[in-house]
Amino acid sequence: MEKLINFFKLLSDETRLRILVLLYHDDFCVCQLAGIMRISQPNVSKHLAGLRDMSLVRDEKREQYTFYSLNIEEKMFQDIFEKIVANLDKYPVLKSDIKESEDAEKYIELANINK
Amino acid sequence: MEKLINFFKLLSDETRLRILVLLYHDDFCVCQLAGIMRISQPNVSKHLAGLRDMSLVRDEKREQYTFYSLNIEEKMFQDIFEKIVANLDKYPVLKSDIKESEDAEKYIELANINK
DNA sequence: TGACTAAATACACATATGGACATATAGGCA
DNA sequence: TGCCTATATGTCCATATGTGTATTTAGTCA
Repeated sequence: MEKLINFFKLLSDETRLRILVLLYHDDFCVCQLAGIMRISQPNVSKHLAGLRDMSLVRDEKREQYTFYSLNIEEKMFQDIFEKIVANLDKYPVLKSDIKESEDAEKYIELANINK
Repeated sequence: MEKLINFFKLLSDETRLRILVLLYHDDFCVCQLAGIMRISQPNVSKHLAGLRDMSLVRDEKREQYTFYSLNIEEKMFQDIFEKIVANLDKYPVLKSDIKESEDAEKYIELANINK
């Protein structure tokens, strides 16, 4: 029961919802998420920690970046999340995040420098 | 977006989740819910107000009691709630509430007196 | 009218939450 | 070794949240 409650707690914050929807479309590292959403790196980091604790995302180190990907373990949570992404059109914020994420490379500092 | 967030906020409290699941099985008045769940009447009342504000329940006066019933207007919210009740077996608290509610008559004060 | 009951509201308080800012940690590279 | 960079963590603060107790409101009935 506590797990279910915590799951909904995680969904009931706009920042976390935005992160989850972004990760549904692609993997991103912390600095990319911060850049896309225009919020501070510690803020992203903290929310990711919460999501990781509940096994909704997983992290993987690639080169010097920690990439996060969606990895919802519980079947029921998957099903519920599906319902959300099936209705993306209703939520302009989420849609514009996705749009912004198409050019996510630019939020990787090194990529920037190399240009 | 705010509505979606608020919906999850409502679901992310054990008391409200219990109320919703009870109302999924039957209509109850405030004092019945308080009796079944063994929590205070004002507490129930406040949570019901929140659920009513988000159009998840509706109230109807019958005799001297205000009966609440589940009435989820938004399709997407219905779908998500369905996923929860489809998994009731996982949550003993919810199941025992339902069990307790089978004898809900006794929590109506007048019914008590008449016996 | 006055008494009683169901439900809503008000107030107080302890706790949780999100975010800003500063700092720590850890890995790569000179 | 020491510097950089990416990420995590800690502290602080303002605000939100849940609950208990007391009180108010509204309807019913004598």
